[in-house]
Amino acid sequence: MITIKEVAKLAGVSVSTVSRVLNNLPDVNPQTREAVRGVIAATGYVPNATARTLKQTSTNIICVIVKGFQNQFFAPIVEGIQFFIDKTDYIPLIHYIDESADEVTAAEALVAEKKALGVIFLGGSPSSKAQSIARIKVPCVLATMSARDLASTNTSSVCVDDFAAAGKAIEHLVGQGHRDIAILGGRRLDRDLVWNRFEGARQCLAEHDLAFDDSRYIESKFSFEDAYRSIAAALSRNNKPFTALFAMSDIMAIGACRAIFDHGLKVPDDVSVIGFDGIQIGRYYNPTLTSVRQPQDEIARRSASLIIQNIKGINIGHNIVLDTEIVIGDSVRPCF
Amino acid sequence: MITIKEVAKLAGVSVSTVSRVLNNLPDVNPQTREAVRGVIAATGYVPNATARTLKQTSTNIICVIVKGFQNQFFAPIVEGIQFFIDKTDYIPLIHYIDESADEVTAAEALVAEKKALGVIFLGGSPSSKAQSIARIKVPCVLATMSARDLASTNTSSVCVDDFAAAGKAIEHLVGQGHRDIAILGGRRLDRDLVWNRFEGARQCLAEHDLAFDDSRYIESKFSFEDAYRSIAAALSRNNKPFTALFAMSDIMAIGACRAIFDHGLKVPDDVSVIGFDGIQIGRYYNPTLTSVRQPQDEIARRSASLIIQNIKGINIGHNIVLDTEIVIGDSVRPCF
DNA sequence: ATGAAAGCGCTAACAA
DNA sequence: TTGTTAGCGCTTTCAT
Repeated sequence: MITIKEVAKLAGVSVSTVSRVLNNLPDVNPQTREAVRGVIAATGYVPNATARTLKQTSTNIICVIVKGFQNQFFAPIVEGIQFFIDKTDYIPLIHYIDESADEVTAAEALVAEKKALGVIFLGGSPSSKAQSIARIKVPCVLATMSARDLASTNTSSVCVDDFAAAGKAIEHLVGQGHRDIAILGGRRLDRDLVWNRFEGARQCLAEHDLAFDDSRYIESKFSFEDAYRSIAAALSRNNKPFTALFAMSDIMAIGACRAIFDHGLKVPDDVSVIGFDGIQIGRYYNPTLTSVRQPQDEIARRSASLIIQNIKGINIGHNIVLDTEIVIGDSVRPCF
Repeated sequence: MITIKEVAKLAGVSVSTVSRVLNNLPDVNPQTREAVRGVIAATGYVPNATARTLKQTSTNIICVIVKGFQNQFFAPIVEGIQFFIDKTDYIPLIHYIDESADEVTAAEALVAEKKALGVIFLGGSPSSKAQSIARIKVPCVLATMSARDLASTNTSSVCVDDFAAAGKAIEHLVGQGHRDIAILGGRRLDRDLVWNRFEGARQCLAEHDLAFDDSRYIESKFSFEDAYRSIAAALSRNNKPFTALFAMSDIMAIGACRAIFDHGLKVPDDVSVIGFDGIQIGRYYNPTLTSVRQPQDEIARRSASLIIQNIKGINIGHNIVLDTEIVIGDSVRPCF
């Protein structure tokens, strides 16, 4: 491996001069600079980032911690965050971790080692971070989760109002005449997005004088196969227990649709389905999926800009709430 | 930040003793070991991986370079590779890069800095690596691409026979009576998987005395929207130019289906569609997608085991070719 | 404008 | 069994 030492020797200068050229510092004679650049080009020398990080007291790195490799909702947001950070002087460092790993511990290590200036979190629940996130000594932004209920003073967030968004979904179904509405979601833990979406849906139903019978809550993980199994089980218990279904993610909605088809029913003719997230596949599904869209691009843009502001000491602790909108597909039809 | 020095001081030993405890080396007095462990636990000390890497002359790291953040076909393979490597003494280091970035350069940097012992590549084309991959001085495995045509001596591969697999797809369509078959694929570059799949399809058609008219080759990128646009354009030029379509990926197949629906036609009633890859969404799509399945789990398992063998000096240059199988869905129907 | 030299936190001979 | 010490490749004062 070729090092800065050898470059220095070949260029007939000292390592510090090479370092100056490498880091575009002033106070280098233009001719010396060119000579060093020539050697670098000729040798194909690339500075060792590990050594550099070890020595450096500060960097321009912003960490992005993504929980889960296969999340179709996060993927465009991650790309967007990278895109927006790339346009600044900061450097995004994207780190994927296992669904079961602890994101705060991962962030802590990255901040210590890479001297990151800030961290953006995607995935996991805010409540799971409640205690631990205070351990991180740089600003944090929770993307797609609210930091409002966190005591931590270094944490901001960019998310939608899950409560209101779920209300919109129910409003849409009720507006089409549906009264027998089931909900497909995850485990209802307090302060969780599942909890908020559930409460938003329940209270919206209540406002329409529709009491929600808890037997209509169908629990499943956020995956195709789990949603499929849960809906298949629900249908086999009771052939057609509802005219409409609100699924807490598009992935779940699609799993549910398949279960409905396999049960010999049709979407939307027999059962209307509304999803959540507004991921790309929904526009290509058959029928096209009606969904509550979260503005992925804006979440990315605002998360990137908020963490940079926080790093500069501005807007720390800000909780940005973005609007959702219903994407109209063919998976919901009137029921009168 | 707490360092090994402070731990040593607190434990009343030297840094080397702490280092020994950290690395579970023998030759440490059990009592000393416990004392050091106590200090580590009490202080919450975590060794700095950057410093460790800088110093270490060798590691157990295997790099996995994935091109593209949103690839639904790669995602389960990446997870699988991580899973299999995790069961060994080696450590997977997964690194996602941009579609437009150069994977070999990224690998080179990682090998130099992290002292990785081997690299697994997902994505990009073998031809683009042909010259450059020789720069990497550790064993490489191309997952889902063949290294057969590469001159490089340090490169193995795990993939399917694209030529034969495409033949299977066509065979399936022809077996159902289709004779007017279009192909939806990428740009046909030599030695590329697109080229192989195209040639496999063309020659299979020829064996059935069906000449392939090149106007039936519909070119598009491997994305929903591009496939949609290409098929929509093809249909609007000529209402129903084919009875069956072979798409070179399931993503493309789904984009194509949506275009067919939006044109007022049905799948499979008006047009049969067969995809490639066998990704999860295909089983939940409507209609369920018939596809040539690549065995993702086996690709992952064999890639992991092959790179480890190569690191040990075994089976270097091996090119493993796995079988594909047709997954029968509802997107193809007989045409007689 | 340039160089010498002191580390960043850690590992690994080598000594003791 | 433990400690001392010399770096890994780089940045960054401090001199010159």
